[in-house]
Amino acid sequence: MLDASNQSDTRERLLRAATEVFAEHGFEAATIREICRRAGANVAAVHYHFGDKKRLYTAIFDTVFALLRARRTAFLAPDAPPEARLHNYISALFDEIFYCDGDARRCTQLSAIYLTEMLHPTEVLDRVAADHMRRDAEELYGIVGALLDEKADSETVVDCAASVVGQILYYYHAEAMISRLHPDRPPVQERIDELVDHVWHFSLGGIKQVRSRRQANDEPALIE
Amino acid sequence: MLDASNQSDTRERLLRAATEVFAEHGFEAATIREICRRAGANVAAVHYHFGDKKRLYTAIFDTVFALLRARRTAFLAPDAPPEARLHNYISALFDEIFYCDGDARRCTQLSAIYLTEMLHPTEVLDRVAADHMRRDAEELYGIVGALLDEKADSETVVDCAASVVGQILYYYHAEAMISRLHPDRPPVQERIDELVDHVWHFSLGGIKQVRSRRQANDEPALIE
DNA sequence: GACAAGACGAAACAATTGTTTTAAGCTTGC
DNA sequence: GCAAGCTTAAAACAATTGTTTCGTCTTGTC
Repeated sequence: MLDASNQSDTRERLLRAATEVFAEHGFEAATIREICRRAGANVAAVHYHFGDKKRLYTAIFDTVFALLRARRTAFLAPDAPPEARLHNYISALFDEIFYCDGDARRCTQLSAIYLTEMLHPTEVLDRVAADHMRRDAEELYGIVGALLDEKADSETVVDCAASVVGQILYYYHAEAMISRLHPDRPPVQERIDELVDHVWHFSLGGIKQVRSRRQANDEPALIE
Repeated sequence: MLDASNQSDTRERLLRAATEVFAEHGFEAATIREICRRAGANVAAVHYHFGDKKRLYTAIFDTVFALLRARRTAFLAPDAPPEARLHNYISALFDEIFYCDGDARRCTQLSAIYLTEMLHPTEVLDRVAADHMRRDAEELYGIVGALLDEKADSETVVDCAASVVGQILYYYHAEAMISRLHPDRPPVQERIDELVDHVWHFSLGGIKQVRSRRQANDEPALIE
């Protein structure tokens, strides 16, 4: 209203509202009118500030990627014990997806956007993969590779890394089913620390098992 | 055209086309016109045979649930070794989601529908949970409980079961990201057997680790 | 062959969507 | 005070959506 920074006031409100709505409904199901309603802006504001719906969508990633990178808990040094690095990695990923407070909320919403987009990808997902995911993957491959005593790009490493990440993403993608099968249990947000420890122990045991299987080639070791 | 079974010919084609389109786009993004185009029917046919879009959607579950139940690989007997029961369970779930051939295609598409719906649930998901998921969950809890030597409804059992299922669902929910990070690797459908074995070994090791941690209470066992 | 009932197709309906136009408001610099 | 330029608001636009109406066709029965 009064200050010169007003220049981007509605633009900023639009970005925040758009992040919310896109996170809740996905790109196609989200409507410009809903976004503008939450932003307290006119429908024409989207065209004025961003051009069209798709460019508003991509603009979100421009502004929030930097925020997400900055907030991301720094990975532990490569010379730290791989078990500790794994615990740190699992905790960081849980936080990125579920920790929902203050400014971190937009990161959580951004995570929701690309986690949703993974089911119906657009070209934006290519940027997410290249700019954001690849580095995370390399870090995890390094950790798992150290635990397996293997090269970081072997198939075994990639499969074990998938087993780790899959356990975490499950609590996001299957939340609706979990709450229906266990309506009594507290939501994920309230047991993050507990879940981090569980996934950590489970993954360490899994990796250990895979490693011993690789060494003494095939020997289920547990079956009878 | 000629025979009396024509009575439900377009109705059946509509159901098949609708399963396809809903699986690809989700409920909201799917359009009646696209469904009718693939079914070779007029847009009014949906209203005539089902009433409206939502009842067409729910009708899919009526017809395909039976098919899915029938096709589902029978679980092993409760007195079989829990390791073998776990392998069987993992293999059955992978098949349900990824095995895509002949009549099983509709099952795969139905899985795609409710896996997509888990992100934006409607009342249909309540039926999926009650009619389909609960039995699967109980089976897995029994297996994991036997491996852990715990009651089947303990929190530890549920968390370990989540770790098993999460590894499998990951290959569905994160497929778009996997193919971007590893464009060279073959698709999931071509390495199901391999993945079943990996998830099996990884899970056995994870469960073993969690069990030993539960017995000698906290003792990371692998860290330094 | 006439008729009733079920099934289908063409067209239009109302509502919603993304987008655009047009004009008004506001701030800034002179 | 006032024109210039950036920003906003109201209204309409074209396209698409789910839905409905109405007429036509086929089919089976007398």
